[in-house]
Amino acid sequence: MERDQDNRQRRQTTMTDLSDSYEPDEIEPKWKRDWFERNVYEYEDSGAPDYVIDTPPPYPTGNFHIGNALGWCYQDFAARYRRLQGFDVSFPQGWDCHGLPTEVKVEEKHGIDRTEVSRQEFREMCIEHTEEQIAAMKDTMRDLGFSQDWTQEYQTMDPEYWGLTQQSFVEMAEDGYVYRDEHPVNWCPRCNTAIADAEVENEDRQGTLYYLTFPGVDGDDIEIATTRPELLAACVGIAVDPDDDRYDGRAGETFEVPLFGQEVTLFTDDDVDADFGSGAVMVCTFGDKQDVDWWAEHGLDLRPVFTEDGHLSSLADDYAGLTIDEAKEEIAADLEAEGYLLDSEPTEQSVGTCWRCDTAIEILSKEQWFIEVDQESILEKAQQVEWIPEHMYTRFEEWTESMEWDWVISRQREFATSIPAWYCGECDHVNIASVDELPVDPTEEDPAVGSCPECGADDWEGETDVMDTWMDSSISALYANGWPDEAFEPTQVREQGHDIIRTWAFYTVLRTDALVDEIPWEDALINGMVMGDDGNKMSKSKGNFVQPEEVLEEYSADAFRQAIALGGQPGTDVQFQWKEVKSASRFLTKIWNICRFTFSHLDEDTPDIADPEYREADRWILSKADRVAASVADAMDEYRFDEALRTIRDFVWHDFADDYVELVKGRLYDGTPEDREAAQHALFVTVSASLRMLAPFVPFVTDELWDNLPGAEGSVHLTEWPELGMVDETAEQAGELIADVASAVRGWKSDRGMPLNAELDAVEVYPDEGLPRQPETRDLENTINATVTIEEGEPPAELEPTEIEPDEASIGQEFRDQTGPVLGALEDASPAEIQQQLNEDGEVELDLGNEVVVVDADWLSITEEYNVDAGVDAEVVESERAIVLIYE
RNA sequence: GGGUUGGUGGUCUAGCCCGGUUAUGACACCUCCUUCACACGGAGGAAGCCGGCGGUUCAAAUCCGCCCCAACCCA
Repeated sequence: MERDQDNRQRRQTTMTDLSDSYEPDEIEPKWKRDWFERNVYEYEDSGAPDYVIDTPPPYPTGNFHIGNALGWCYQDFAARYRRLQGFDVSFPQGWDCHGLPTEVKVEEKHGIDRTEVSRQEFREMCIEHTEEQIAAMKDTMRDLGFSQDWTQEYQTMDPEYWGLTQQSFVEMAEDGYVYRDEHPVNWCPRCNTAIADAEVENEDRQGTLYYLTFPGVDGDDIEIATTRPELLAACVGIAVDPDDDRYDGRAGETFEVPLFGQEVTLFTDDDVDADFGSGAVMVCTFGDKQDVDWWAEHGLDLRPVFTEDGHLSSLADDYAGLTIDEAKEEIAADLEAEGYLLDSEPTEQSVGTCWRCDTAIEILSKEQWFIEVDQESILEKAQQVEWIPEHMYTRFEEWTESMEWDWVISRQREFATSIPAWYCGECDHVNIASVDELPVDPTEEDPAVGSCPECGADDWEGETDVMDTWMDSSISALYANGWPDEAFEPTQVREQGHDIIRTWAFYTVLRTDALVDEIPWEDALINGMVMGDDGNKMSKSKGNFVQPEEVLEEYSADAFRQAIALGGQPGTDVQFQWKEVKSASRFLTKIWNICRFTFSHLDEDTPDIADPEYREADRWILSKADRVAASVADAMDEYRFDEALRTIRDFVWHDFADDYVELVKGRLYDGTPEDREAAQHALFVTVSASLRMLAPFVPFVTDELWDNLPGAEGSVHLTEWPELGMVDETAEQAGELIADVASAVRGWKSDRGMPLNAELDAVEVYPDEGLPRQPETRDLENTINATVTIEEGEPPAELEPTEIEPDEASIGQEFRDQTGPVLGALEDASPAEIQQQLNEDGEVELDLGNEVVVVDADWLSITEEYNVDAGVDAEVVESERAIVLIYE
């Protein structure tokens, strides 16, 4: 008792200043500031291998949503883990600034149209707006504890960056990837710009299918079906299936297009769907991509009837100037009035729409800049990338193989990287900038070349088209690794959602291949989508929409991060669940309390204890911690964050807190100095290792605890992954036996409503076969409050075989199709009988009815249970590893 | 229409690649326990035809085929 007092006194003096309760609201902002001010995560070249993350620069919407948070959590887990593994981690953060949504927002905000101010002025407004958006998102990122190196922050709207975008364009032009041509492109009439295939989405919409008569010029009329009468003026042919009997021998006949009068010819093509409508389809320039194919293949005329802003052109005669929708209505009405309309019916149709504004796109033939898509070369590179999960490569492959057109990179917008080219006013020569004059805005400056190399004129007109923003973002991997100043090495990882494989991933592979003939990243870690708590896609109208800020408000970043990690393995969709956040939050309280207890028993000298006299329990927990560190590292290497975190949590909570800490309490409070020191040292080592393993997932709480861990210095995030070198099989067996007995006695007391520290007269332990016969018992004695004897002989109770457990793998291999009957016979036989046979003959004969088989002793294991001897005044408890006799 | 992924106690999830324990854990639920880090704790309990049907095998949640359902991607 006196010693107890002493120890408590001692605790008072060495007690650290960990507060009684875990308060994330105080801890998290504090460390957030600290990391930022000290640039804790700044990349430094120490000579160790690099781990470079090609962080996808997000679009500055101003809102860092939960889906973003998922991706950044994964990146941050990886970044923090690799730092602990000794890599020089580079985790930059960029912003993909250019683009249409910002232009639209700025127009709204200032109440202007972009054409009302100069390009320069408009761009300034966009930049200002973008900076505000970035600031908001950055706040959320920091609140969530992401460890980007903010000294490497970049914005694609900085001239320093977009100058490189231009350089990448120039280099690709020099290598022949870039060309300018008139070609059909997807055109968004609302945004007034060309867009790439990847930016077109297909939507099912309700339309009307019109059946029209085209009068034959020299023969019979023909009936065609179309959903788009407004395209009649653009009609340049009629196609039918060559196998369609209805049109046998009619190919080559000429017909007159109703209302517009141009004559078109009937031709056959395999791609016509004879079952649709009348089986005859009008070919227009252009209704859809199919039209483009037929137009090119059959050498048809070009009759562009739509204007860039979605109206009908002068080719449409009386209908010129109408919008597409107006024209559809009027033309349909006139067709009916003139007797050309035979019938109409509602129909489902798939319409290509602009992914930014949802407007139906048109196909226009325009002079545009293109980048050649070399499918084979891109796939060859993509195959060298490790896709996680693997099947995400399939998506990439399918998309790549389905590419029909080259990549249109020119956009008719303002807030974007200029295409660095000029046209000669005299001879139309196109001059592309040279690398040393970049960055350049060709609408503001003339080319360095001076006069036109073709005709000597001095009359340049700058290209007003700008580049697709993917041109900016698809060099992020190159940028992250120092291109063009340094020879490019692939970055280690790109993390992104599977929804942008066909864009971001695709363009990045394409560009890295074209520019440096390399893969952009070694690993492509693809995340799923975040679903709402009810399993549905998050949407504001469904009421299942959650913002990261709300989770921080109610719980903490450390809890949120765990919930994300445990939501599922990377690649699968993650259902956001409040209950997961809640249980994560409990774990934080638990680890806090574990440390509060542990630290109170440690002091500044603990880490320096030389040659601690470890007891078995100490060696057991240290050995276990060692193995856990190794298996967690394996999981982290494979980006299995769920498995990694589960493993650590389980170890910390159950092995360490429930079992080990309980076992050593006696020694800590009431042990010899040597015994106490050994326990203190083991506590220190285990907590230290645990905090480091947890650090990637819960960076705030671990840094706070690390800061209070005696003898620990600096940030936990700048330490090393634990490698204890303490694996010790014997100690593990003994430790597990002791923990097992302790937990059995605890359970027994609990069942009887006894306090867990209730005193017992004595406990006798009979370990199972093969377990150490001489484990140390003093920790156990303290824990269960009884004297413990490990007995070597048979317990004073009758042993009865109760169950025969056959080794099915061996018996199956031996008996093949007789396995069923053999197992059945074993089950039917009495365990005592089998036991007897084994004792006498070393094998078991079984009568299967039609034959007798012999089962080897090795194939069987017999479970025996003790019956208390009437003469023994003890309770018998069977634990997993021992028979325990309890004397009250 | 084509492709991909998934379907495991009430809910979410691990295990499946590499077939053979009593199918993992969390949350919720029930019972008991305030014992000197923690009741945001501890001890225990109930709860599963592993989507359906076939096949392979001595043996299938696991491998194969078909079907149903869901999500996503592409036509």
